[in-house]
Amino acid sequence: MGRAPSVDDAVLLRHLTEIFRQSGYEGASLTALSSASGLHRASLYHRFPSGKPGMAAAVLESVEHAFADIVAPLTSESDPTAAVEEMARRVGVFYAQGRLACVLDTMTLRGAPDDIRARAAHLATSWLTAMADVARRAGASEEDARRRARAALVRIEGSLILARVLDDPAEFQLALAELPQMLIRRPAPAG
Amino acid sequence: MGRAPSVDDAVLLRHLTEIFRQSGYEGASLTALSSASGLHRASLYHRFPSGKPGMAAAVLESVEHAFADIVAPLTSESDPTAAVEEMARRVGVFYAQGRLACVLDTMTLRGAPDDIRARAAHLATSWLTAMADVARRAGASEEDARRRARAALVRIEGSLILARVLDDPAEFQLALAELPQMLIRRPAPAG
DNA sequence: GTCTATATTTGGATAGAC
DNA sequence: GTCTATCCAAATATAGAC
Repeated sequence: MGRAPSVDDAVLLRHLTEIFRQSGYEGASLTALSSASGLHRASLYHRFPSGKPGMAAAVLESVEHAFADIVAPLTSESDPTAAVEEMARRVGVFYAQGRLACVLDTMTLRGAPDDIRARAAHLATSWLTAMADVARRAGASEEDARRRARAALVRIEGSLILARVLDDPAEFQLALAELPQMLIRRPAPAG
Repeated sequence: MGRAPSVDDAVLLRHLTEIFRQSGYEGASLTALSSASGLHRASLYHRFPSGKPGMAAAVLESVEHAFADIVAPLTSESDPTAAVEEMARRVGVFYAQGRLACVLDTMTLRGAPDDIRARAAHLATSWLTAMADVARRAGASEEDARRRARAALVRIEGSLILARVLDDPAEFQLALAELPQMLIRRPAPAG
């Protein structure tokens, strides 16, 4: 067996993800990916023989894994409200409380390869399904559950943009705080 | 006086805007800007001596004008609900019913010049103020009006991302349809 | 004002030494 | 597995003819 990698696969992916999610596919230059990861460009090509498209695909795959963990509480936690609260907490960590952009946003701009766009669409659909499932489990109808899930994703993505544009994560934090009531039917007002 | 421009300033800006909003600042190559506008690269430098940064600045300035028109009904139309409905209609046109991205999103990614980001922040703030004004005029408190305006912008931006990622403008169209009730207090339920 | 031609830099990618 | 060196294409930008 050959020499051990100087940078762990998982760590490398984290660094590459950081660049792709902030700059988009076209904006992520090999130079930026190189300096963020600490590997020279040629070394990146050794780890990803298919080049930048391969790096982007690996990044999206790692983000898929990250999201599997983010939505895991939705099925493992029996109380729907507690489940959504835990998901919201993990979403906050993933987006650095609103300081990092979403790959669904930045990696679907013009210039991104089709397979990247397809992966992004699949990722969004999976997330929507997971959120709709917990809403249905909490008593929402099929149609209402899907509507709530879409509203939640719209709000997360939109609040991330506001956070970036206004350089203020407040709207994103508010979105996270209100995720439970967006997905789970509020109890009927007393009186 | 010299030769007349082969492409009108306003038309030129429209073409440049199309590229920047779809590809972002870094992704908008001179070649793409050239072929979209019908002018060769050197001609673009004649019209914009400061190059790509100047083009991007001019694009954002033209978008500012476009938004001045989009929000105009909020002050010119006396009925708040009708005002928001007309704004929603114009927003739909500007975003081609959800098929075009928002410059607030794409032109604020890493790589964009600081003055572009500053202009984007100013544009977002102006829009928020205009929407909050109409909400307040319809009876909302200062705090509630601002909250509603932010929710409306979050929803527009988020639904545009969903439209792009899922390749389905439905969520954006729904957002537009519900803008009036998001900004204007719903009448108390009868009974 | 627009064009062709060109300079210069950056980006993506490969070869081969260690 | 990582590095230096290099190649080629694309991107930004300029010069000068028309």
